Amino acid sequence: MNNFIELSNEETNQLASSFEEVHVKKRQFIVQPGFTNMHRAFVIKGAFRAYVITNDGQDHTLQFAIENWWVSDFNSYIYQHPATLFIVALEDSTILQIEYNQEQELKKSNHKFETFFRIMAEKGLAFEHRRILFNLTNSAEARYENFLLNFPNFVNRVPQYALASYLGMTTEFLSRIRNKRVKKS
Amino acid sequence: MNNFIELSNEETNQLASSFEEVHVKKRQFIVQPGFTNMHRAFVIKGAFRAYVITNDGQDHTLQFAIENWWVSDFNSYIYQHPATLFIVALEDSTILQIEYNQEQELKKSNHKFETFFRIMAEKGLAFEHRRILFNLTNSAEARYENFLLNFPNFVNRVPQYALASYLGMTTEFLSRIRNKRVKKS
DNA sequence: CAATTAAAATGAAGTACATCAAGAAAAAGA
DNA sequence: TCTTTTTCTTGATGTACTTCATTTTAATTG
Repeated sequence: MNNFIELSNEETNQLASSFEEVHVKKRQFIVQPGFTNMHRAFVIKGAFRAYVITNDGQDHTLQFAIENWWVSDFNSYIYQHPATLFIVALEDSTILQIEYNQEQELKKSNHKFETFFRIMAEKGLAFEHRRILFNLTNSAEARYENFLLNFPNFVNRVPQYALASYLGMTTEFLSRIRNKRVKKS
Repeated sequence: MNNFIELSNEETNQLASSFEEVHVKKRQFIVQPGFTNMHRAFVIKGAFRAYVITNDGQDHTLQFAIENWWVSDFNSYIYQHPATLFIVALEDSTILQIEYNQEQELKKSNHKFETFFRIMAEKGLAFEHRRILFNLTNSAEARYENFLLNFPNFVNRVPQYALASYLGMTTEFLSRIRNKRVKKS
């Protein structure tokens, strides 16, 4: 957090006491459709996947999160209405979570915290802009190559079918792309 | 702006004086690749399109903006590095624009302004999350139907090829979707 | 309003991907 | 360590969408 704003000791304590450490077992859900997402989570250990299941049973991944990433059903969280996403732990994990109302308090009480969350939202938005453009302009294979390049840490920690659904293709097709690559090299 | 925060007269004046009214002719660019996007623009009249052109000459639309929408190359603006997008006026238009440094000043000087830009970024991020999920989970035809439903005001004001490239399909394919619809009804 | 240019429509052919089905490999649980 | 479940692989087939080429329609400009 000190990358974005500089905090006094007192502020650091205030912040720390707003977050709660929670342990989550593999395959456990921290968000489910129908329930409002009451917390924003920061991953300090482990990995998560945020995804939807459509009416016809298809599974699509919106986001992965490993150490030092935030994860939530952001629409559910900021509007405080029922979630549409599942968020599940891919490994035994530990998160720091802040409750919605506490976050509002923090932001209201101190300009610095407001700034922090503003910057975080802006960076998130810029990131998603890049993602949308990349998805519009590239083939399935190029999207995979790009993911390898930009997120090498994620690749070995997320199941292939989940990565495929994040990249907008089927697990079968991603399998073929991968095997083609292996043979090439 | 008063939807998000409540401003005193003085604050309203401060805000107003930070923005500059600019008239833009149809086909005129307000952002071009290679140049840093120095302003964030709020459309008070007219329409804009933000798009990239890839190496192979293909054109992909990231965003449209009409009255009451903001538009910028957000990555270029917040990081103050060269733009990758073109932003062009689709009609003779009028915008209110704020310069990057002025925006920083506003946010620094007054917690309320910080809050305003934080909320705007959050809503933008939530919007893009919905968009990404929708694009992942729906066919070309469903994406078009959804656009009609959610953005009826845009449909008649943006060229078909631009809408097609926003929705991730070719202009020919969108043409076929539209004509199929017409015949049905 | 005539001439030019840009945008949209339409047909025919091609391709990047999905779907389905079955088996192999890997991971989880007992 | 054996069994069960989950994930990945591979082939065959199908389809949603693209590409290319041409004509029609609409918008822009002199």
